[in-house]
Amino acid sequence: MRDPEQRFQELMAKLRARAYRLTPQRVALIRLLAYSEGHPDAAELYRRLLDQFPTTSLATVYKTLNLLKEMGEVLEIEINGIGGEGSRFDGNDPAPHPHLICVRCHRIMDGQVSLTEEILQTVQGQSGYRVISHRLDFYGICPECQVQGVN
Amino acid sequence: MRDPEQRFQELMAKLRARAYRLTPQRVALIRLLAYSEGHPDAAELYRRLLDQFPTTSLATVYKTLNLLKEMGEVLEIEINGIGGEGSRFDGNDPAPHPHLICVRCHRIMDGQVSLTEEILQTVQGQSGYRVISHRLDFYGICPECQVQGVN
DNA sequence: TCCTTATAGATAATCTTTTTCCAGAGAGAA
DNA sequence: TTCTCTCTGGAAAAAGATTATCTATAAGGA
Repeated sequence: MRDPEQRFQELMAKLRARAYRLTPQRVALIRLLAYSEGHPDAAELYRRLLDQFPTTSLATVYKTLNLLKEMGEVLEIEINGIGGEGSRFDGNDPAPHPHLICVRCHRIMDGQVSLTEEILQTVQGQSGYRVISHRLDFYGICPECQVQGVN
Repeated sequence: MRDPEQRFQELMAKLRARAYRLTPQRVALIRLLAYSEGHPDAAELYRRLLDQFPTTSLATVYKTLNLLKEMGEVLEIEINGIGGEGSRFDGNDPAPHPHLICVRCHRIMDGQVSLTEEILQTVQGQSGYRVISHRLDFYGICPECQVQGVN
């Protein structure tokens, strides 16, 4: 995990560089993303934002998230297939990295492995695709659920 | 790609083994899945099913897809993050395998590489998760879009 | 054939995300 | 500081995919 404050400043700088306005709501959301330990969904971010801006709307959250997604600074983790709920977001580390998703409690952890260059080359060679990005997610049972669970 | 007819028979056998009823609609949908070259979404399957059963409803398609998903016989490929549309489904090969998704035309190809056992072990060791399954998707530009594209 | 029960079909509901519209605020220029 | 231009926030409605509900029907075994 990188330094949250550093990540926050990095995001601020990138917004400034693109001449996006640094509204208080936006700054607060960016701070939330940079400092978030877990992988919050839009509703969670919205809830936390309400503490500071009681009149904020969920649309604002989505607008900023989409902005950051387009800039490649936020990863969207879709877990719709699992619990039926919406996406989670990772604003800590913009580089593609694997996630471990608990199919029971939906906790998400960052994985530390990365795909080998060999795999990337093989895939590009086989398919002819020019690969821009990727996602690697593992589904399983997290340690805590293993302890509780009836399997 | 495996033999579609063989895959179809395999799915039929598995449904029978679990005492699910083999309704004509279900059989037709399973045949569509087993024989589908691409990665259709629910609407596409529904459209094709209408040819044979003009009164079929989309709900029926989803019900059978969910049934097969629970049985682990259909993979759901979520591309919501890309085009905003719904999931695609892969009923040819139930084992996790990578997909190449074109971010321009949304074409999906099967990748042939697989994760090394070493990567799986590393991830499990690092996280403590008991990994059940995974998904590996590559995003990029497909060969055809590379030719056309302004980039 | 009969009986039990899972399933199809129609429709409404749900849920997340996006769109629309406009007032108001951000940021540079004077 | 003030002016001006435009981007952005907020509220509400809309969109779009998926699921739930309810009932008649059909599948499959006895």
